[in-house]
Amino acid sequence: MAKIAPPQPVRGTQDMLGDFADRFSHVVDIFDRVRRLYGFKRVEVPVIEPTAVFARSLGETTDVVSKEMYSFADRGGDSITLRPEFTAGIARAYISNGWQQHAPLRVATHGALFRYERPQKGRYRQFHQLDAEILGSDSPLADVELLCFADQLLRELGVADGVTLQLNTLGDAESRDAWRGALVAHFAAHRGALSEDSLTRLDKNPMRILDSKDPRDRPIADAAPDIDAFLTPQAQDFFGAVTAGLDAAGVAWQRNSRLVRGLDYYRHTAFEFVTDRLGAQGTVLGGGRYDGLIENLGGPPTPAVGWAAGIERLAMLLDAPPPTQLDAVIALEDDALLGDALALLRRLRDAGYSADAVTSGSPRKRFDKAAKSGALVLFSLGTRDGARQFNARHDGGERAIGIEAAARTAR
RNA sequence: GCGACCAUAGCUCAGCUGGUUAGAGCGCCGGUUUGUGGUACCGGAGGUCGCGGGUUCGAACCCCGUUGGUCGCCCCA
Repeated sequence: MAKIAPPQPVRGTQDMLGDFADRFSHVVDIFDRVRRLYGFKRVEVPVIEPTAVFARSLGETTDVVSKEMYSFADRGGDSITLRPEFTAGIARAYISNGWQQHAPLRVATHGALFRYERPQKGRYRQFHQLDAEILGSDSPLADVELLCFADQLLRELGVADGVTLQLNTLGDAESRDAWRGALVAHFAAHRGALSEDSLTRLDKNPMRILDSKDPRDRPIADAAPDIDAFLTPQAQDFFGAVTAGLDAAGVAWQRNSRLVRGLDYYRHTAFEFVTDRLGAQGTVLGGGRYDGLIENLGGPPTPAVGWAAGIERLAMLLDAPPPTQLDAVIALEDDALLGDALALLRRLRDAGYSADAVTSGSPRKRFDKAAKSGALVLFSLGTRDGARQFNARHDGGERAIGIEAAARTAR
């Protein structure tokens, strides 16, 4: 019989088991706990949206929209897209459900996102993010709260040491447009010296030239005008209030006037928490203010701020979590006593202890296997000289004594 | 989308300038230490050398293609 070729996983997807899966869920657990401390409500939005939701909010010319989306026509002929990010879908939900009645609304979510990219370290086609948004607040305090939340999350995950907060402002629409105009003029004047990549950026996303890594671009980018000269007084005040708030709250930050965002909807505050421990994908958490987005999508004018963080990237930074400790293990040395073993397992688990039994392999090796499991208490269940033998071995610790007691009292 | 490197047992890997039946450790299965014992020892199963083609008397090894992985570019969290 011909053996069929086993299916391969879709490129850029990953199966997780054991250590990495534990780290992944640890990140999510901590996020869920910290999010409550800041009063963020859990929100769930669909994995699929009409393509227009993303095309109109992220910007038609961005790479994400123009070449990285998983879009398809459904059976009714509508263009549907697997979400490449959270913000646009949450903005859409805000409009669809009239959530302005709850403004200012603090929401948090996490889940899978999809981008058709070349996989590499910290970058997958199906990847996962944490996400936090405050919708309907134009206060710089909202930005500060969100950054405090992010900062505490990273501290509680134990990764804050290698990570720095880089902060910039893109100004309000007026400031941003003026600055953008000046940048285009500056770069156009040096067109001949720019890298090929930057020449296409000049048309599509000129601000992106600022953080180019190409050595040919660096001198030109470094000589480019700063946003500061173009900030309106209101934009300046806003940024000042954000930085003052961070200082008061004790959140360390660095001004990076070259930090820009790839998506079109950002205004005012832009930030990234960056590490050098992840190679090329060094941004672990990033976001900013997107005051114009909801109105762009046809909703009421609504100021908003948010961030997202890569769960895989955070999980990679985590120290290896301690192996999950099994409370009790049973070495079943005589199959005739299987019923006793099953009853004992049930008693232990009912009492709140994790338990497992070794019931396969040569009878003599079951004890060794059980011993290797590292459980706090090792029960052996066998028959010797026709009599049932039941023993417990443990290190005498408090929990171990409780486990043994639970096994014996319930008999 | 572009570039570099990689693909051998369930896992981690070795395999010389191309040369008999492709190896190790771990894991798995069985056995010995006739035993209250996390030890040690013996044995066994398990491989179309990612896939397809080519060169050669002969290919895991060289060439081409393909798929996947890794790391950069790009993009982004």
